Amino acid sequence: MQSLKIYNSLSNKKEVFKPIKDGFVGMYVCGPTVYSNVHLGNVRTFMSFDMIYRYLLHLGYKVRYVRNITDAGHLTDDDAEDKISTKARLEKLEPMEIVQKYTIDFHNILQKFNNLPPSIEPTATGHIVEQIKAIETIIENGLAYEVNGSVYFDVIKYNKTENYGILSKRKIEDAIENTRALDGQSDKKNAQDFALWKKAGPEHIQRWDSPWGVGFPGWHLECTVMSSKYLGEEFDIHGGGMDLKFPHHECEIAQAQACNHVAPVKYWMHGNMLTMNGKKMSKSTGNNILPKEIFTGDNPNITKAYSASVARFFMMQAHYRSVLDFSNEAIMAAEKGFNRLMEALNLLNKLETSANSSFDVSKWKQQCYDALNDDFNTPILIANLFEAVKIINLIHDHKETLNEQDLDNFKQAIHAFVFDVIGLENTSISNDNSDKLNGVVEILIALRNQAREDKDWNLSDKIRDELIALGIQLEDGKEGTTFAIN
RNA sequence: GGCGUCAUGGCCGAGUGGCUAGGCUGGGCUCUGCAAAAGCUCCCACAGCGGUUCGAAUCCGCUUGACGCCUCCA
Repeated sequence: MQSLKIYNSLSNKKEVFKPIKDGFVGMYVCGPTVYSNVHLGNVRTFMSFDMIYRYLLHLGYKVRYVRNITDAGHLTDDDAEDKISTKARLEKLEPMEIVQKYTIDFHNILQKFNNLPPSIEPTATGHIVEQIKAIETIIENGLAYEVNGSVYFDVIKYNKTENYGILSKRKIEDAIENTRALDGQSDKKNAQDFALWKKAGPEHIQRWDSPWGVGFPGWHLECTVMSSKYLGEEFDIHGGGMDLKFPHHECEIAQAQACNHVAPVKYWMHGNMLTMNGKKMSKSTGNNILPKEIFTGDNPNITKAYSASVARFFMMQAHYRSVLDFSNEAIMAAEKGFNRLMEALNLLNKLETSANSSFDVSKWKQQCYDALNDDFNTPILIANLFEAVKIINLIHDHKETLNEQDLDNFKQAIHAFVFDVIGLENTSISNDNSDKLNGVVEILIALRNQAREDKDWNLSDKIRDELIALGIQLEDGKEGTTFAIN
């Protein structure tokens, strides 16, 4: 088996990946809060972890991939209404209608981007009982306190024996010194404390009974509870966006330690942000682009529509831990590269074999694995794929050769990397189109070829130009004319 | 203000103490009736200033700039 290295946010180092249980991987990724449509930035994170999931599967691991849906509203600030309630009021819907609507949107969009579904997709509201139980345990362990029907985690006390800041590399002392002057309405003992349970005011729509009265759970708790329920108190990989590192993931560690007295996660992984105009995409600031706008081209930041696969390819050209800036120019360049890759893949199926091989497939293949094994370096993998594109074209021109066994190996590897691991879909070219359309175009090609033989350039150019206007590109090659549909 | 990350050729975007990333664009060539498409090929960059080193874009320091987190956020 290949030796995989993963960058662990806990140590800030690349570490050799060794699962807790041989051959099995438990992976938890923080899912979305479903109060609005997912934007492209959200999609990037889930796509990154989809690639990671796919590669682990490709390596032969049995992976349990858990990704939650946050369907309980959380506070925007200390005494305001939560986001799901706000949205419910605005759209005149039940909170659970909001949740349902945007959960479906989330699933649809991720499916369009060819993301595999997780093994388990638990919801926060489906685990209220477990959350209450966890709070009771934390109180029993002396690390939480109740005030006025709300329960808070005692960060200062926790930090005396444990390290609050172990993940984000913050020092709690700094945090205390730099606390902004708050309004003073909070029930918390310290500003650093965070809510495990929050009392629900009369206007609060989502509410549950608890030992502390009617309320709702704190945001960080659901992930602690659901990850340990489905993956155990200690599991291999926990992922999420960089912006969740603090406070969310830091709090998860603290809660898990307070409940189970163990560090919950062996490898913490954080995907970086997708920016637009140099700034983070964000639901709250409005600096974002929706997937459906990518598909239709209906957004001021782009000049045309792009397919989901092109967007996926665009993102896979950057490393998941790097900031990636979205622009029309960048995705347009990606589209051209993507099309070239797909053209070569189509050509791959038509290659002829030779007695000998002039190209070392095994070496090339290992280079691809080396890239992925180095913390899932998809940009390097893609660079290698373009090396393969070149080889494919040269074989087609009889300037390189592969024997039958090597060609099989080559095909298999390319398909595995392109489709299984990176998760692209071949949306291009004529094989997808109906026989009838193919037949019609073949007739036109034959007519044009006759016109060309007759040197009737007016007619032959007219056929060519009118087809291109429809998005059908005729390609004159040595072995006759073929066509591609854009 | 605190903590952290990053600064690469026209654009996007990898990487390494000494040997070509890759994509897009642009130049050249092949193919073509002309084109287009496609293919081949060329274009050697690493913010600034110091330092370590035989050698640094890659390590260290400072400066400048950008971004992220510190408040819901993927």
